[in-house]
Amino acid sequence: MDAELNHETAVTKLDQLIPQTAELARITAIFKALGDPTRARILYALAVTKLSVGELANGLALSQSNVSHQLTVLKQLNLVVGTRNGRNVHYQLADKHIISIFQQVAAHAEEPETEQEQ
Amino acid sequence: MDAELNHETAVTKLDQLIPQTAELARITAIFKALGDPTRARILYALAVTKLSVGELANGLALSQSNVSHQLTVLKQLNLVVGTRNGRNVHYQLADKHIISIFQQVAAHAEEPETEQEQ
DNA sequence: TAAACATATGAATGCCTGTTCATGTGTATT
DNA sequence: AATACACATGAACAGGCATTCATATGTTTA
Repeated sequence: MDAELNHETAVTKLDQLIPQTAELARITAIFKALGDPTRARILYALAVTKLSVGELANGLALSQSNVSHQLTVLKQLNLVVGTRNGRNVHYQLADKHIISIFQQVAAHAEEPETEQEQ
Repeated sequence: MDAELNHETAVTKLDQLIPQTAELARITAIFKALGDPTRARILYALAVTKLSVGELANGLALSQSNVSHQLTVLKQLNLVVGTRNGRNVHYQLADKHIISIFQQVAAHAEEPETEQEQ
């Protein structure tokens, strides 16, 4: 993306060419959240339709407590949003392009039968 | 992406509408790998230029052993590729759009000062 | 207000994982 | 062949984390 940098100068200033601790922490926190199968399933489910905690627990065969805990994590990272409707709380994806992130990673996840890059 | 599904039918068949265990495991494994700051830094560095293990360890202030271990993880997920040049092994990103995945997630990571979705 | 329902929260536990230390394997140099 | 250099690998330890269990908070209905 940036102008080409010759190898030598790049090597000596590597640490300055990549995100600093704070930003890196925010980015990796999101990846870490998506790296858990339970949370990933929850997000996939919410990509289908808006769902309550109970519907998630029921539909994904998870304990209510577990779902609630994971939703707390996803909420803190602004990946999902919950709104109360009576006794229920309906959760939805905070942002649609969370799905596209999954799609991109899913592309990588495909078993690369015989693949080569030059 | 799919045709709209009414809420009720979606809820009852939730588990069939999301990736199965095997594919899910592959996807989350990648996210988990990107969820570690050390591995993320390595990938960011390799996005700048091709680097040897020593250059990575030196430039990122990490132990040689640590770098090597993390590269093993990234290698197994086909995120990086290493090729031997004499005593050195030069690593590079296996695929360029790893960067774009980071960029998308980085967008989410931005501190949302005052943001609202309808 | 009491009871039932839905969700959230806290503590506890067992597993997973990142890092280090020590050492092994591979390659070049003398 | 011996030494030095670059990288890989295995064991071990510590901290983190996902899940469960128990219980609290919030909301509706009778």
